[in-house]
Amino acid sequence: MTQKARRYSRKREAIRAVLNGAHCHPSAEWIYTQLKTELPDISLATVYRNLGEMKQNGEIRSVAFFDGKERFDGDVSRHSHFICDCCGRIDDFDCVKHDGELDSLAQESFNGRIDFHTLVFHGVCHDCLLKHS
Amino acid sequence: MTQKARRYSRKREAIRAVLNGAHCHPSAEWIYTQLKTELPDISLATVYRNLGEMKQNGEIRSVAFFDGKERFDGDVSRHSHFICDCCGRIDDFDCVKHDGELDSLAQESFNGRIDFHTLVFHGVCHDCLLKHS
DNA sequence: TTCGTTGCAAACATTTTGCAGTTTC
DNA sequence: GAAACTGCAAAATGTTTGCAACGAA
Repeated sequence: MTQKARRYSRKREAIRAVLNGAHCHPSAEWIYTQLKTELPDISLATVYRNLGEMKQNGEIRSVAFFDGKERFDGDVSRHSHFICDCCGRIDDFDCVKHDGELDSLAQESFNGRIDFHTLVFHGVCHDCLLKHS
Repeated sequence: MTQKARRYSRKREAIRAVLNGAHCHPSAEWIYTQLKTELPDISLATVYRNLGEMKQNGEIRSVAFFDGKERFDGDVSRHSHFICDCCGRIDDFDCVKHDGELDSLAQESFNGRIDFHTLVFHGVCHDCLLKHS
């Protein structure tokens, strides 16, 4: 059960950079497409492998699934999201002050371990409301 | 864009019954397996089709994805969940009193439309903690 | 009789994996 | 040199769809 040593990898850092630079909470394929220009030899498998690993390590987080595609967030700090069930856009969405205490509050009455939580608001974004009215 | 009339369907009601009776927040395949004994001629496609439709109608809700499988909840009333990232069990988990006001609170400062939210706590359940310690 | 519903099998799409070659340390 | 990392292509898996038969109103 010893975890393997971690080595530097240019590809991994590029993936991380794209994810952190994006504010759209992208899918694996979106990241892959972005990287393809600067790193033409990158493979989609590498993106998947690294995202999976980083997620496991808690360095990134899975925000939601839309259209069967997993969407990621490089920002692991405490914040909520809004997802438009119409077009699939995902935005940071902070409206809750007490969000921060939730985990410790939940932990009090629970005999398992709470690691984190996700709070996702669903609805229809302004743009889609205009388009479909 | 007229929506189609809904007819009674024994299969649909059976799916609904299994989902409502289950407290494990099952996947499509789990429901299918349960039904297979009482309705040997049911097809997995039917389960998927009906779940998709019911979800669209807001009669049921998608709680989370685990192992690539979507997990459903027949209880649409306001409540949170805990998911064990180790074994995938999903439980109802209510610890938050102000949960109810969240949507209207979120709506105030937002020019889109908020329909509902999902609050999911992630961690490791008691059983898994014992097994892996 | 109309048209929603279904089973079946085929089609799809995303994600994972085996392997041989490459890179990091 | 050992072991992590990668590209490629193939495989695996969950989900969707076309179609002809079936069932409800």
